[in-house]
Amino acid sequence: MAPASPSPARSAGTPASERELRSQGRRTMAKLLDAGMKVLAERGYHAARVDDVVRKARTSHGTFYLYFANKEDLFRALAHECADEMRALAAELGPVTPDAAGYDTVRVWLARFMETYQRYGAVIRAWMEDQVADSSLVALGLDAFADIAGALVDRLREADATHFPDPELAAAALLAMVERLMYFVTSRSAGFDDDALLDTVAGMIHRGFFGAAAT
Amino acid sequence: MAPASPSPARSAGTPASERELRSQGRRTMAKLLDAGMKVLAERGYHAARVDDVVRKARTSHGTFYLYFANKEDLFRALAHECADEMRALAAELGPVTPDAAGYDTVRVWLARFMETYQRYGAVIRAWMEDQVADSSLVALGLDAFADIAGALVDRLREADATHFPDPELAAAALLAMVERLMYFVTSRSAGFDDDALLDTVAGMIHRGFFGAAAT
Amino acid sequence: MAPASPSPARSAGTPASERELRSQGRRTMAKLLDAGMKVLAERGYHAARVDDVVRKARTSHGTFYLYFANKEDLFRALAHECADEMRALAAELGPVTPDAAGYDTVRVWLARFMETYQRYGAVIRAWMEDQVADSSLVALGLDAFADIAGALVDRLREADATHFPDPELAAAALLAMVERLMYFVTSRSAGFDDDALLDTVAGMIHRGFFGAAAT
Amino acid sequence: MAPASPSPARSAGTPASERELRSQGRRTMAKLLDAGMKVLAERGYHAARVDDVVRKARTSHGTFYLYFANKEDLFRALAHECADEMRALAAELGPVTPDAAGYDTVRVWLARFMETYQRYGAVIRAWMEDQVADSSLVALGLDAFADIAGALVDRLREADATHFPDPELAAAALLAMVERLMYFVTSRSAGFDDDALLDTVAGMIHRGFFGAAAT
DNA sequence: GATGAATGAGATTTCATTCAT
DNA sequence: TATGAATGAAATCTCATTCAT
Repeated sequence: MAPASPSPARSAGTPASERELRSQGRRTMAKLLDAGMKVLAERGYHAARVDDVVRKARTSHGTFYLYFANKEDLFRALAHECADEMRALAAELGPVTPDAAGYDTVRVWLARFMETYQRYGAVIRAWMEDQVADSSLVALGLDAFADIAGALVDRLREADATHFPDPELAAAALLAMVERLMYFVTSRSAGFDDDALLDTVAGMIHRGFFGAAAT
Repeated sequence: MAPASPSPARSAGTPASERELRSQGRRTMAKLLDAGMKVLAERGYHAARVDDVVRKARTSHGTFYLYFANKEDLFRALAHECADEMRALAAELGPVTPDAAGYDTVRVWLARFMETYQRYGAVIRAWMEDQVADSSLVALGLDAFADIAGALVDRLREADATHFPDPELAAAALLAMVERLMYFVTSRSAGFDDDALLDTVAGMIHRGFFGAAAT
Repeated sequence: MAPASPSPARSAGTPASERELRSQGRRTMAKLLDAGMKVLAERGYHAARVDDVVRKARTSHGTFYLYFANKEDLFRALAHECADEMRALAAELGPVTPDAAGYDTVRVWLARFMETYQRYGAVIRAWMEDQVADSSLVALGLDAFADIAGALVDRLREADATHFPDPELAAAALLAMVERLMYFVTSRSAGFDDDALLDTVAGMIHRGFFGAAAT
Repeated sequence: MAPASPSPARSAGTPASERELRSQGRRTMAKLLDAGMKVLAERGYHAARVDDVVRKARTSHGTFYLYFANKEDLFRALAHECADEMRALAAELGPVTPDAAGYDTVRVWLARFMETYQRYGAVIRAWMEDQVADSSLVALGLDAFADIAGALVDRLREADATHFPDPELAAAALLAMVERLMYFVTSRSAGFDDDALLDTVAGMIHRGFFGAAAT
């Protein structure tokens, strides 16, 4: 459940970034980031209140501002974590062959996407819904998406998926579809069985987008 | 004391559609709905302020509450408008044949979807992001989506699109994809040419989902 | 139920008082006064809204301001009606003899008080609770009460009710007691039977305050 | 994540008595209750504004809502204080003998009543005027009154006050009278000397209600 | 005479942020 | 480091009063 990359909470807000944190401080910061992510997921970007975060982290308002300059600063930190994850994700997608191995590639990658979405879905949605004020953060999100879309374009080109004449658009469509499906699956735990769904969607993508014959 | 008049005549002060409106009143209500839709689109559900709406509608706070009980009531009205549109949309999708006529069917329907999205996209997103408190409204949104998904399932079944073994999931994926693409196209005026995009996406769907050969 | 005095709505607000009213106008004004009294009774002076009044009178805000300068103006009119009634009440209390005739006197007068309270209780309470801003109206209320208290003092003196050495205070106490009892009886329809209660209270007063032996 | 601490610790942001208060917090809460009581006394239940309360307490709107969920919540707190006082009052009334000791009993009790009224009169009136929305609060008030009335009935029965055949009604009348008199004395500083008034009223009650001979 | 519509000042309530301990 | 308390700007909502038809 914890992402692979150790996420060292890089530029995590003026107050905290100006000091070196000891182990207790790091623990508190982690609690806040964690709580922030949960609140974001539960209430969305605009409805998330600092009070929710500190309550969930079992700490106080005062403490929050010891680690983050303001509410947006917390989001910034989460967004950077998320962008790292997504860049890693983009790098992980290998060539998609038309055979069973290609299917597996898609299947594995999709599972990784889902894992990431489970933790960072709320950030991703905030980006997608364009509700972030800070333009440098918007750019961060766009870049992260462009990375993945680029990887998909490369793989589609390699696969010579001829029945989609415009690989850029096909990649965008594929990404759009996957993002929304993951959203439904993770947010509304819609009774779907995760594994079965991954099977089916991987198949759909393998055949429908990469042009493989039935597995 | 005046037993003659039998009508309830709840009169002004009562919020919404509980009273009869004259032409001026209807005009004002329309202005508010219009402004509400725009503000929702610009700022999203949670960030939308009544102040924005009344400023855009060139009227006063007091007037707003003459027509709507509160902010959510305005959203409710817009949601009902939108649900009507979506039900209509579901009804409009005819059989998708593998020939050029089938492509046209998809193309035309997609254009209608886009039109609807241009007006009601913000409501649709509020629904999708599940940030609406009122559960009856959430249900309204789910029903509207289920209608469209159902229509898609029917068409996929007819078309005997064998390379997607699970039509329900395929329909959901298709809808997810279309919704997100429309979102990108309409919200971020992303430099795409609308017509060209419709052409390409219609083709993608026709071939990729309905299994038609290249047009 | 309609008070004896014809209550010609004397200084009933600038707008209306500046014009002669025809029969329709008089009817509308009566409707508003009536509704005003009811709303005052139901919600109290401060919580009474113009909207309640016009709704109850089945008329419009515009019409209200055709007859009254403002909300307080309506209260002024009602207060004058009430003051008239109370002055009349003060004049009606005859000598209280220690015999059955004296009991009857008290009983009849109490019934009249109750009748008045049924219509004007809310005004009386607004006066008592000192929530009226307009000082001339406060004075009106004080005068009305002083009238009744004065009449009671006279009757107590006549009756030579020696076990109350201070007739002024005894009169005040008597009035206080009667007012509150009437309040309970009329507002919370407290299951008491009106007639029985009048019997008992009249007896209590006759013996307890006027010193009569048991009837 | 921090499983050690078992306490709920709902922390700041939660309105009223749901969190533990430190000495400063308790002081502020007391200031607000005090100010609330004063404003209630000055302006009455409906006209009391939060703004008045916080101005009088020399604090801010934000602070108010740190301690009370809303205006009614403040009233609720005051009402509970008052109900406690009144129950205590009911318990304090001992047997009323016909001699000088009985007079003293009445006199002392009356003085206590007056003290209570000086602090809680406004709450008592809000109850009496039945303008409170919350029905559980109304019940609280009715119970408190019933307690006192019950105590009075007991004492009247003991005293065998035969010239009042209905002790329940006599108790109600007595309570009504005392409440109103206290109201006049405490609200309109009506030039009466408190001590003199207590003397006289105690005498009136002792003789008039409990049937004692002249002291 | 009568009415529906509009207005804006004022009241309540929320919440990000700062402060003192 | 941590925290409870305080703050005030901004948002929501109400309602007496005015206006145009």
